[in-house]
Amino acid sequence: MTRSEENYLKTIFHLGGGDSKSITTNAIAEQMETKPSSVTDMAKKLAEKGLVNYVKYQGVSLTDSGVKTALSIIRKHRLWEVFLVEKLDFSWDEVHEVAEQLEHIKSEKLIDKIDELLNFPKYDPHGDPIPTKDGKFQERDKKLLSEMAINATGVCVGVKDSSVPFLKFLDKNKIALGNSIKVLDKEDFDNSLRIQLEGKEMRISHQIASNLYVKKND
Amino acid sequence: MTRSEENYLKTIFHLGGGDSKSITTNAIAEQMETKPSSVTDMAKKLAEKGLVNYVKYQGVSLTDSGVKTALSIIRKHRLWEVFLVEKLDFSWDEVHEVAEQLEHIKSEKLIDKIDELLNFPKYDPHGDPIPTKDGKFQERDKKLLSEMAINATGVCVGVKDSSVPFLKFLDKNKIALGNSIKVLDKEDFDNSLRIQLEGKEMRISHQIASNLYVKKND
DNA sequence: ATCTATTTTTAGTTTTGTCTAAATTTAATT
DNA sequence: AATTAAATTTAGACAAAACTAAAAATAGAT
Repeated sequence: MTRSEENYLKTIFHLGGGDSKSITTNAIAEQMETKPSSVTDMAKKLAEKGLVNYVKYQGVSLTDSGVKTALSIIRKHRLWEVFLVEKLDFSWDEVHEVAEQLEHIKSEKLIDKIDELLNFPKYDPHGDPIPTKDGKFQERDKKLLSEMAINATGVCVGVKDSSVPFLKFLDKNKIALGNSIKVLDKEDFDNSLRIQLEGKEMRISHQIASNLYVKKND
Repeated sequence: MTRSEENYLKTIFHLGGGDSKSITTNAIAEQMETKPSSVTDMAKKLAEKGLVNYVKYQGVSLTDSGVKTALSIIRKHRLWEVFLVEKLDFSWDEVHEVAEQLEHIKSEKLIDKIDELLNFPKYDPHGDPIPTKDGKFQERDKKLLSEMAINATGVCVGVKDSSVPFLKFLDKNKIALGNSIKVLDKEDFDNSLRIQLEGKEMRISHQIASNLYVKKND
């Protein structure tokens, strides 16, 4: 399994190709900043190896084996992210790039020991779930803040956009995972929200609210 | 700097090419389990980049820039080895292979943080010195056990052969770095030694003694 | 149902790092 | 000094992963 093959599988999974949904070569190319013709080549190679289903002009989806491989890479990526934040004091906007490299290290023992050192975390620094060793992947029950009703309360548990600028924005405004949130009011005009964050009242734009995940209180 | 280039520089350094000594393409090829013709190709490329001095038919040596790069890779390799042993309970015979991968991760911040986490260790698990961030590389004053005089005492500080079988042999015989050693007697016939290791008397073969480094007591 | 516009694939190149086989240079021996 | 053996380089080829440009297939619109 080459690094490039691993990156393709990961990308196809992230685009939804794990649910036997067909992903177009164009979509993959765009996501990976490469050309569709390169994707076609790789699709053939991965199909040859039994990792994807590929039908000409129809796109690709992951086989069971492909899903398993993709999940193991995602598991490594997210565990390394936790490691960088928890053990080495990286900030959550710095971890992605380094984890992109670390995820390709080949040693089952290494990643299992890292998992143990971190006390088997369930979520990465951006709130994304970490697949278990045996490939179980459990999405949390969460909602975009922008979709919550007035007066509903919850806890901030993740980000949809995990780009550096967005993460830095959240830091600057002291919005962090684990914070309690209550929706006070919604502005029809620009869809901005008035919220209470850890008791403090503040106003946030629709763009922010539609990129923050909240776990609703029951 | 590609992974392959890094591996060449590291190998040339280990073969002594850091002291403006010329290393033959054959020696490099043998060490790296590749072919001399491949080494020639890479020698040209590295010379092009100013990392080695290469004269046709004469071999290669590292430039200052090449030494600096080699040391930074060796630094990473050895720090990762310490990390694996100290933080993840790897045994000293398991670390090399994984460190060969980790040494190529590109992030200055990552390795500096690992260094800090480990409290700036000076030696790796096999007793080899860890270059500092600014490229200082200090060999310890050490001697092969086989070269010590009768009645001399010291501390076991390193191994010359760091192959898995030798390291496992040492484990099995409870010989570890940090152990105190006194040479009791030398057998002329087979060059075996009687030694006192941490107070316990034992006999070891010449082959073992000529692969164990000792720091003599003053 | 036909015609475009778009998407996707094919064919042919490129780069990196490797290899084999042949040619060349150096070193060793007489 | 000539000859041979060994080491080294050159030339040509290959595989992986990418690209460009051209060809083919699909989908959308009338």
